[in-house]
Amino acid sequence: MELIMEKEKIIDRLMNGEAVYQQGISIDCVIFGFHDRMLKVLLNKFNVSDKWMLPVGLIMKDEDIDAAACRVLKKKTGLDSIYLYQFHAFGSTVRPNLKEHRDILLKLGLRDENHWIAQRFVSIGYCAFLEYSKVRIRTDGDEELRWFGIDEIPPLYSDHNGIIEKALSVIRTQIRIIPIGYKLLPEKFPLSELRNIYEAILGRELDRRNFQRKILSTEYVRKLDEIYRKPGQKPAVMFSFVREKCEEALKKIT
Amino acid sequence: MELIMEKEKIIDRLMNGEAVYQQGISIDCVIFGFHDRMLKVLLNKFNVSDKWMLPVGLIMKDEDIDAAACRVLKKKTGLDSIYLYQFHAFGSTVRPNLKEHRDILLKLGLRDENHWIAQRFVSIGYCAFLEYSKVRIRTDGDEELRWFGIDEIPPLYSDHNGIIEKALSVIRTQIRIIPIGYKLLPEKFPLSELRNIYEAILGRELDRRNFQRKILSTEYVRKLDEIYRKPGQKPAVMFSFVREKCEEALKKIT
DNA sequence: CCAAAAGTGTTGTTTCTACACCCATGA
DNA sequence: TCATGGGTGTAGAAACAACACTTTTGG
Repeated sequence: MELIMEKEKIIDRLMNGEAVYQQGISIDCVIFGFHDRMLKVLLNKFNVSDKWMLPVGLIMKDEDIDAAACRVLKKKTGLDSIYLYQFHAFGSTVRPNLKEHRDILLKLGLRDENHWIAQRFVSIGYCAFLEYSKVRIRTDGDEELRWFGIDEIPPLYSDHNGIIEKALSVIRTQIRIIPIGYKLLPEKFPLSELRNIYEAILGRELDRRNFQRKILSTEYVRKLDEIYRKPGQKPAVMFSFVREKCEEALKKIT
Repeated sequence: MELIMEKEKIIDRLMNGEAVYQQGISIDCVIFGFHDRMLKVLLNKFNVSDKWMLPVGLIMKDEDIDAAACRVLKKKTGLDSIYLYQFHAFGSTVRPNLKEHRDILLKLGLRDENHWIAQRFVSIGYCAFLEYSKVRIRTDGDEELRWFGIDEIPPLYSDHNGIIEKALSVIRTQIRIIPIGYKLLPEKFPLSELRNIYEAILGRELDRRNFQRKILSTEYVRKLDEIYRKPGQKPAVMFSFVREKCEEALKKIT
């Protein structure tokens, strides 16, 4: 929950965090990207842990939780996203996997089991959609960030696997309402890419023609004049999202 | 957020709560009932406040948040409900309306602005559906509980009006997926009652015949042999929910 | 010439919506 | 007898699913 900070600052913040951060609550971000025909999730690993985890963050005492989620996102990816969506709060008492958690703290030299950071946390799950190519992966010494295909996610810290599952399940139920894919793709894209995203989220193939008809019947996507070329394939026309319509739709669900 | 307890215990719990309760988080319950053709919400008022509010509760340090929501529900209504659904977390920093909040604490004699209970809270919104007639309204001296029609809700404490709006909006998007009305109606009911619930939630009238066709095409409701009689009307057949199907559906969304 | 993926249209099925007439009851 | 609401069925519109053949390209 709390291993968000660069290690040089970790100890310091842990010691002073009680005054700065809302206690007992964290933000867990499920950050989606799309690359190479695969829907991917950005995961985080600290050297002090042997497990990957979702990028997480704390909430400052005077900070809105949505703003905190934005801040975490920005910190991890360098990007802002208006497509940041709170999907569930997790608060099982077994969830923080306290032993696992405390082991990490021990490695950091924190032996106080009553330390605020060693207590149970409630976490609030956000999902975000980002353009893969714009994310600059940062790999300084003590922390690693890496994209994982949603079918290739290893066992994660605490209940983070379940949190990703829940995010996907919420997105699946919303896929008919909101412009999924907006913010996940570059400005211009061939429709097959968008279809691939839908297929990845729904976990099944979609009919090319029916998909196109349906997407164009919404006002979220429009056809461009440009042509997309890929070796060994017939050139395809490009499409782009209609920003105003998409953002309007996103506002409604926030 | 915190005025959940009977007054005789309030001060005591406020003083000792730091050890018992998860700090900075509360549960807000939007409890729906149906009576007299109206969808209603159960609201709470403490004598120390002049505003109505949602029933709220705190989370104990070793308690799951879902369990905490159950506990609040049970305490306020005497009922358990499996139809208790977490719909959103609220964490704007302006939301607790700190001044309003502190005024109440002042009336209780708490002048310490740094007291844990006087800080910003994040609250987790749950909605519950209960059978109106089974709820025993409790009105001991210091607290009042009353049903309000969803069109007759007064300005509430903090952002509680917005929380109710959000609950309704989430339910509206789910109304096609889950068996709304289950747990809101008695064992046996004429279909018009269920239709009234849908109409109240959606805010528009529904065609009687189309509604019946659609409901019966799900497996959530079945026709009974019994007859419902109401003065001045043609007798109607009764229906009942198919418990297994409903609970199965509810599990999926939890 | 082959593999890969794009372009294009139709048809049957299902689902949704709108709508009208008669009936049983208690006042 | 009247007002209230229940019982019942159909027809047109819209949305959805299934489906095949041809084209362009690079290797």
